[in-house]
Amino acid sequence: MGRGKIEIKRIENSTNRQVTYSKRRAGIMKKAQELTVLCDAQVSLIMISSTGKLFEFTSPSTTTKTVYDRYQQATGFNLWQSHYEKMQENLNKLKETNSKLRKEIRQRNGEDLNDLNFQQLRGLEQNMDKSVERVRNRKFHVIGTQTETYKKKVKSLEEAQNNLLRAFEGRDEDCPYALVDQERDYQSAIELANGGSHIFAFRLQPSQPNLGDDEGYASYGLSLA
Amino acid sequence: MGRGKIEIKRIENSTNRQVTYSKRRAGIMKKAQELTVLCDAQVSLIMISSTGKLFEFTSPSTTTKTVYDRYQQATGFNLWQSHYEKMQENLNKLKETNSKLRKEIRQRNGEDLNDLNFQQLRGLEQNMDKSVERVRNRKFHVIGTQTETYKKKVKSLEEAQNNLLRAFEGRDEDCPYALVDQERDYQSAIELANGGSHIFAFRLQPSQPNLGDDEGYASYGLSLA
DNA sequence: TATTCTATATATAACTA
DNA sequence: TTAGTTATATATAGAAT
Repeated sequence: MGRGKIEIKRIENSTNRQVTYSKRRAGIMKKAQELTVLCDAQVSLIMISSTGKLFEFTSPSTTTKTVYDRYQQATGFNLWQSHYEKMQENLNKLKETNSKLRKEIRQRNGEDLNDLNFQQLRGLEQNMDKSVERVRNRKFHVIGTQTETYKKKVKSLEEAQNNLLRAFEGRDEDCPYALVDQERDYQSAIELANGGSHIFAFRLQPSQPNLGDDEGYASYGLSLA
Repeated sequence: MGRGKIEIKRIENSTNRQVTYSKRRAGIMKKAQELTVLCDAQVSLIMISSTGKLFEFTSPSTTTKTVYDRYQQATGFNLWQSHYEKMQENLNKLKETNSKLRKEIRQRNGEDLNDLNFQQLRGLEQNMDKSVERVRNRKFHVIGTQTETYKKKVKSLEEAQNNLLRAFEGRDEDCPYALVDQERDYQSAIELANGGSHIFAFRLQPSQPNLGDDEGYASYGLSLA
């Protein structure tokens, strides 16, 4: 191959190794190309140098993926199998968990109870009693907080109203006929404060079809007044 | 390359093409091997003949998969991307669903209620009330069914007992002292039928720590008597 | 580093058996 | 078919650039 027979072993001088790599890489690429054309073959050649650089040749008649699919088919070894399997396993676990969760929800919804024995049913019932109690408490807490908020709003509205009223009263001394208008304004403002809040309260459940028992609601309305 | 310059184009004679393929295949394999050793490179060479036969060379320092991973990394084109992406998408959807289901369960357990407004809380409460009612009904149904079963068992036990008693009574005419024993046996048999069933009843909930209200239980005990 | 230059080693097309 | 021979074309090591 050159000036004197060479033995095939790692070239220790890195410069020489790099030069040889360039030359031989070109040579083998050419060979691959010739093989492709002369013999009608499909060739995939990938070379990675020790520095990590990658060169490849693929016959124009094919693609890297096609060659690899054939490779997997021929060797019977799916290179991505293990990766796939892990993902699939994960997927299955999630599906299983999912279905368990759904079943738990159905049972907590009073459906799909056939698998449960008396003891389990009692446990579930007690658990649900406790849970519904928690929800009820939270509901009251929420409505209580809201009530406080609206109370404060009404107070501040009333205060503003009073200030306004006092301002008008001061003006009365100059204009005695203004009082009627003021009083009408004051009344409608109060109505707005109360009525407005009530309107809001009723709109809290705009799409609730069955208003049935309204105790939470009623107490909200009362505490506003 | 041989006796006369050859031009690189498909060898039409299939025999010659096949011969050339064999020789050149060996040649390029050798080159790949030499490149691997001399230059410390990682080479993957796959050749598929026009007849579909596959030959490969892979540097001993690597595997086909490693080379391919690097290839994909270098080209930025993941051959399996679309497949992976679908799986990953699926996985993420499942995870999301899962987390929603868990949240629903927590809420149905009276936890994690902060996100719910008054209206939602009322809906949840009503739903849970209905659900717990269904569970309760199922519980009664299950215990009712069990009760029926035990009733029948007791009846058949009693019948067997009566038959036995009658048989003993027939024997009395020959042996007047046997009656005492019989009566004692009869009593303990009745006790066994009731008591045994009660024992079973109490064992229905062996690990239930809080027996609290026992109305389902009590009615079972009563209907046995 | 990468290319070019050459002397030589290799590869291989055509031939042979 | 496959394997060995041989004349030549190619590839390439080492040196120079």
